[in-house]
Amino acid sequence: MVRPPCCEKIQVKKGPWTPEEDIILVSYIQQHGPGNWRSVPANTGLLRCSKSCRLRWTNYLRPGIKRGNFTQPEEKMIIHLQALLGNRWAAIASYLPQRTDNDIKNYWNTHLKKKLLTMKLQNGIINGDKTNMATEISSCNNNNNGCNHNKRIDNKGQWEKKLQTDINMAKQALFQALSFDQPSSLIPPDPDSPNRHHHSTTTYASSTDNISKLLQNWTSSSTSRPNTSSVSKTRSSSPGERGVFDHHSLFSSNSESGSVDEKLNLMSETSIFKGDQSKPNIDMEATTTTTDDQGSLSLIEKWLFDDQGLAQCDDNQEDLINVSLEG
DNA sequence: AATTCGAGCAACCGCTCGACT
DNA sequence: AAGTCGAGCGGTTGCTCGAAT
Repeated sequence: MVRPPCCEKIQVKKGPWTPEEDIILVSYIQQHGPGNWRSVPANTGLLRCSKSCRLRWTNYLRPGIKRGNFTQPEEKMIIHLQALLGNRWAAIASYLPQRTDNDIKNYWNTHLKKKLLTMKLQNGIINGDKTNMATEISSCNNNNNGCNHNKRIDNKGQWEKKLQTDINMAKQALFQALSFDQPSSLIPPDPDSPNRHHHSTTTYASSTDNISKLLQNWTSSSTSRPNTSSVSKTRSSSPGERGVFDHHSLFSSNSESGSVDEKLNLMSETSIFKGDQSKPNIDMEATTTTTDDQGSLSLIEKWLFDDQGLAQCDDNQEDLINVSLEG
């Protein structure tokens, strides 16, 4: 049976979102909380499908998203996790709460894959290990998680058992993993990293700034929009609302007293969106992930424990590369 | 100055999963 | 148990923009 497309609306809009659409979406989520995406287009009048709304929110509008250059710890974390979990970007993203799965996926595809391949090639040349290079390249170009994935499935029972006995250790591992990311702000972005546009942060900031301006105009000029500002500053009292956040104040004063990112991060720490389905609380994650994720925790734990000295040691970077490209 | 090329990213598409009836 | 529906995920596409020619 062929499933009908999710968007049966005849005139569903596609392509980039406009600031106006963003405002409408943000405003709606302010009042109703994320979720129930099916009802979003219907209730907001947006000519977008529910998927598109959800994607826009989770990848772009959701507070707490960190954009811009990936730090070295983040990079290593991604490489580790990719080697462990394969291309399960959502699972990987759950360990990097400020990054979206889409961002990580893009970063992997555009930067890390290439970087790892280059380094691996260099290693191959240095080691005279040219015979395996072709297969390594092809395995890298192919979906390199195939073996891992199958293995994962085969060992699912083991994973589950292990997790059940190791849940506390897994939590600890997650804590470690997050601690691993703590000093990220102190570590400058990789100067070799292309980041050609240099716009990830700035573009987003300017984009949100635009939204901010629009929101300002919109909220100040439109008193007919009930509760937008007041709702945004008060805790939800209606049972249907998961909560609200002060998006207006969040975006409206980013010029002098702090970056949007800082504010977003602050919001992410304090807001109800901590419980957003798309970005589960890490502690919750440790106890509620799927069995596959759970199974990976012990390994991650081990790996991260092993990794204590790895971050400082260039030699170990080779191991990292090898692990990432094997598989 | 105009054109081509390639990198990066936002968004779409199709599939799977889980909840519900 | 089977079917339906909504949500989420991963792969892929296509647009934008800077670099190279």
